[in-house]
Amino acid sequence: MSAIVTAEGAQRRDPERTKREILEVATAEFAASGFAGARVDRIAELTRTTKRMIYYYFESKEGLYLQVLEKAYALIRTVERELDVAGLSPVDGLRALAEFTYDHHTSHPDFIRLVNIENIHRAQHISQSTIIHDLNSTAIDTLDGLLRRGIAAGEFRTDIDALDLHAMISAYCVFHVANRYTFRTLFGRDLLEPERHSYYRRLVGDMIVATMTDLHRPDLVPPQSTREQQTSTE
Amino acid sequence: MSAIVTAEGAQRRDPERTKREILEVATAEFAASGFAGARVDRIAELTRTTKRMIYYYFESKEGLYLQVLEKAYALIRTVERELDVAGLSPVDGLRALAEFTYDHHTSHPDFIRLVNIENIHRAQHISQSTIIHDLNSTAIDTLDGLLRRGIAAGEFRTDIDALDLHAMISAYCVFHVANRYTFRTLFGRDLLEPERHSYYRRLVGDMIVATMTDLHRPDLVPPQSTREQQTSTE
DNA sequence: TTCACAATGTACTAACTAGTACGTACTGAA
DNA sequence: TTCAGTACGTACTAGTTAGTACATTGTGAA
Repeated sequence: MSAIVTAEGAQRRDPERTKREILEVATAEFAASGFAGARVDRIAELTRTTKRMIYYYFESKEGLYLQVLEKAYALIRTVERELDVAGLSPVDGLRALAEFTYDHHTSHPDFIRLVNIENIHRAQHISQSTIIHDLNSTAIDTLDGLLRRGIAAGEFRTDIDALDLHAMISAYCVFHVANRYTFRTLFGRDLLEPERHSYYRRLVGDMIVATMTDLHRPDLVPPQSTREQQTSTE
Repeated sequence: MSAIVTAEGAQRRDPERTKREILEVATAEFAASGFAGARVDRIAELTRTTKRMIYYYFESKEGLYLQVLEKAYALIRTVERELDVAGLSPVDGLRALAEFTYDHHTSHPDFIRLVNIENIHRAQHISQSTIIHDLNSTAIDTLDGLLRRGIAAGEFRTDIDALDLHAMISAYCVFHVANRYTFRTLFGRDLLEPERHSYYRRLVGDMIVATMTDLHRPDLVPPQSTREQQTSTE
């Protein structure tokens, strides 16, 4: 065992903590300023250690950014597993999943910002990542299960699949976090105002359930893509 | 009148064209790389003129970026006025507006990217702009009119206002453009694939109409915000 | 035709910023 | 107690980048 803490309580050496601290500070910095706007010196300043260590552990600014993204995605996937809809009806489960996603996204704005930043860069960094691709989404599997049950019960539309449904839910939740600032500036309404939180959360549930249970119109023709790539679990 | 074209067809002087060309190139550059990632030298290179003229007409990189934003928003507001729903029923008008917005957003990806970039910067630039705030949205007025007619006819829910409805529509449309890259990387589906366009367009219409005409559940309590700012037309 | 001024080009600079050379000290194993 | 290797700090650099000093030319009005 290493003697990390001295008599005065000051740390000597602790590589794990150093790495973790750099990642935490870097997450905030990249989320706040984007990749090009982020400053390696600023990250170093907010750490107990120096810039030298960033390059020692992460090779480059880009390497650091990639690990920030990977850690952020891994965290999200972990949280997704917390939701259990097995005991709920398809309609209630769908609502629970949508509202859970809303709570989750609104309480992790830095993650949403990082995803936005990565989209500005056309996902060039995460497409290089080996681990993010393997990190398959629990949310899709959960949605898929709910969808099958709801369709079997004759309660759901049959022409929307789990991926497009996921896009609908994400769209609503991401927008509230990501476009908060321009929306407020243009329209004078803060989409993340605490007083509105429960209202917006129920609204996304209403929206998704109303859409999926609306059986009165002719089905859409679900597109059959030739180029679509299958994910690794299928 | 100025003699702009010489015998060989080469331009001599044309301040308006110079300004316009800088703005066009700058729009693409900022949309592609963000504010910090954009390079003034690169913008100058793609222009017939030199970097000197950028500073001559726009003062600074920030000044240029602000005018890019202002011009982009002005263009959007112009396009919004093209839609006329006066002759349509509330339900049909609402669907038309949602699907129009989808077409519009998917055909102006640079604008969506600029808005995203501005949100990364917490809208700090457009909040300084004097003209963007005055540029009130036609979309909101159109939505408000449809909402009143639909509510009067007993066809619409009464607990969702024009601004929140606009947020729902925008969310869906913006997400497809803005999050295209990470979505494709993570799930293998391209949200802007041409074969899927008509499907996704009708889906946003279905979603909005289904949500607004779903009268079977108890109303939400519309939040009464004390801090909300009124826009200038009210 | 003249002239004041707007428009433009060239060449430069100060400051910043990612990244590194080099040296030291801590640590655990033998 | 020694020692090899990991962890760390200081001080530096090469290249980039926003911004400018200065000179020049085109242009429309008088």
